[in-house]
Amino acid sequence: MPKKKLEDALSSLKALGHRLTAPRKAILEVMAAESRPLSVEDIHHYVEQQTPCDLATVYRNMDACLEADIVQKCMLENGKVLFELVGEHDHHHHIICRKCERTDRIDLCLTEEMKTVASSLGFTEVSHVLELYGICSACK
Amino acid sequence: MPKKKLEDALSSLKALGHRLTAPRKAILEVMAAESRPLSVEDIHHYVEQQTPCDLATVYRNMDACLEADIVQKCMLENGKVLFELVGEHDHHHHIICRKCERTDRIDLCLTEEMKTVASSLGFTEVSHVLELYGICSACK
DNA sequence: ATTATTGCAAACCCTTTGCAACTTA
DNA sequence: TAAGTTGCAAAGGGTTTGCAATAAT
Repeated sequence: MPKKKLEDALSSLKALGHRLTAPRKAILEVMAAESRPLSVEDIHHYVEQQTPCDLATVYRNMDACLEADIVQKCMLENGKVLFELVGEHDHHHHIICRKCERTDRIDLCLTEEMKTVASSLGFTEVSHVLELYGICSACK
Repeated sequence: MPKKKLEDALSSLKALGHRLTAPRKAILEVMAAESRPLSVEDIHHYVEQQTPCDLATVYRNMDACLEADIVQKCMLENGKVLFELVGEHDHHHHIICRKCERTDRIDLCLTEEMKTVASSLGFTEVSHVLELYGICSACK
C-alpha cells in the first residue's frame, strides 16, 4: 500500500509542525510513486511536471524529511546522493548497478552482528550504511 | 609491518607506469604512517609539513591510487570522503563516531552472504560499502 | 628526449543561504 | 495574524581541469 506510506509521511511532517504546501505534497507524491532511491535532480524533474518548484525547495524538504525520519539518504560510491521514502521498520539496503544505476532492494541486514561488534568497542547508538554494487544482468 | 604496505603501494604504482615523485612519495608515506582513513585535506596538511604539494596533486594521486587499487574510499554519512591505504586481502570496514569522527577498524565482513543475495538478483562483480556509525565511549 | 607530473588559477558542480514575498493554519 | 515556506539569486565548499613549467625515466 503505497498510499499509506504517503499519508504516514505527510502526517509525520505535520506532527513536527510542518505545513502542507503544494511543492511539499508533490515531492512526497513523487517519492511515494517511484519507491526507489531518487536524486534531488530526479525529484525536481518529476515534481516540476505537476507543480512549479525550486531546486532549493527540494533540498530543504529533504532536510525536513530526514529530520522527520521518513526518508533515507544513500551515498553512492561515486559521490552521488539519493533519497528514498521509507516507512517505519522498513530498514533495508540496495544493490546498485555500476553502469546503469539500476537499483534493487535487498532485505539482507546484519544489524545484530553489527551492534555486537560495535558495543564491544564501546560504541552506542549504532547505525550503519550498506550499499552493494555490481553489474546487473542487463548491462553485463 | 607498515613499511611493507608502503613499498607495495609504491611498486603497484610503478607497475602501472607511474613515476615516483616527491609529492607522491610523501602522500603515500603519510597514509602508511597514519593507517586510518584520512580526508584529502588531512593528507594535504600532513604532506605539506615535509614537501610542498598542491591540493590538486593530492586529488590526482587519490585517483591514481584508486585505479591501482591500493587505497579504499569511504563515504561518510555526512558526505565527507576519506581515503585509506590498504594492502591486498585487507578488506575491512570502520565504525565512526558521529561526534568526534574517531575511527575504529572492524573486521566483521559479510562478503559471502552478499555475493549470494546479489547473484540471485543477477548481479555480478559484486562489491560493497559498509560503514558503521555510533557514539564512542569518550563522547558518550 | 619523451612523457608523466606538478602548480596555479579558473572553472565546475552541487548545495546552502539571505531575504522579501507569499501561504498555511 | 503569526509563523512556516517558497523563489530567486548570490555565495559556498569541495573537486576538477587546462596549460605551461618541471622532473622522472
